[in-house]
Amino acid sequence: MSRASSTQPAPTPFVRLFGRYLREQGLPVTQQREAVAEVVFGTAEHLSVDDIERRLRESGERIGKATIYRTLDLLVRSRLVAEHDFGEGFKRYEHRLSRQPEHEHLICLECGGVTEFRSPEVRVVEKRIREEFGFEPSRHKLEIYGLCATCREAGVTLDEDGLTCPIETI
Amino acid sequence: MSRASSTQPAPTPFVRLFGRYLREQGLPVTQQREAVAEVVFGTAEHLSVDDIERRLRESGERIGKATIYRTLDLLVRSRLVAEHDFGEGFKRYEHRLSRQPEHEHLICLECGGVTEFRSPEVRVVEKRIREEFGFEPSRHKLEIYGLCATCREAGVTLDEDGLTCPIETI
DNA sequence: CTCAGTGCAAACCGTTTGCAGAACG
DNA sequence: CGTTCTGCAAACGGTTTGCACTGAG
Repeated sequence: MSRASSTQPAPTPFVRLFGRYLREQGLPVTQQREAVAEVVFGTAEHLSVDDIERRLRESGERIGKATIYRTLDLLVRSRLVAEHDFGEGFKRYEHRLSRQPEHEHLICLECGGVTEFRSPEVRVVEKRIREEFGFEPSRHKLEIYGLCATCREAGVTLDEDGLTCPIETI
Repeated sequence: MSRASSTQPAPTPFVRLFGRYLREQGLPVTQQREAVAEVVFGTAEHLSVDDIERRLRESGERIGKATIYRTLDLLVRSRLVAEHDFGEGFKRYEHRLSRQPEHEHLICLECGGVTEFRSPEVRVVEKRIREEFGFEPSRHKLEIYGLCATCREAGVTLDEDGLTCPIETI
């Protein structure tokens, strides 16, 4: 199947960056890899593999799950895409070419929605960790779980279930 | 097998707290549940299910994995134990009755070692998140991945592999 | 006796892998 | 044309579940 008859005429800029990475590594730039990249770079959402498969199918592409996983592996390795595990039992993928290069995540325990926010404080913490523990930070993860404004306004509350008496109210 | 002939004569204080939780919930306090709790409360380490199974076997207890999983579920629900996923492909469990009630984790990418540290900054971040996004924080996760002092001194370095040119140069 | 817990093994499910055939360079 | 990729299906591995059996009250 030739490029000319494809539904995607030309790779978008971000996809072209991925193509460059592949060439740098001596790897073939295939139609499937571009299609997967196109989907991931085409949204600001945090997509699961099923999400990606669905969107590919919707745009007429029929690409196997194995290929999607293998392409995501390359995208993560290229550092153009970040892999997240929000404890849902599967991973989510987010491209890193947004306006917020480094950000943290708020995850709503009710609706599963993910919001991004910046936290310059982490820098300070990393600096302290380096000095205090001799630990050399490479990457980090700051996730805050709770109730988003929408769910809270809808009257949702989180029911606790632990020991009735506070263990250590610290 | 009666309690009297067991290697663990009487439940330790932490295990007794778990017993109290079970009673509160109207659930039986069984020998297996106490044995699993004993292992988890008996260390400051972050244990995997295999670790727990191994330690139980070493002390003569033969408890099925299913029971361990089911007991850990209860321990987590009681809020006496915290569940962690450091991206190793399995979960780890840590009891929350140490001297550091709330702490974050440093994870060494080389040796897998986990160090705990406190970060009061998170409180500040949560406060800001509440005000700015209307998001009600419930729990959080701050993990810093990198190289621990030991591995760094042993000459280990982390090799990067991304695009050769900095990404932000879009 | 009754009811929940336990242990085994099978099921689950997201992810990985092996391999024959198709594409890339 | 050789090498790598793709797609399918089977394998994998941590976790969960179904079910007959055991044990506590």
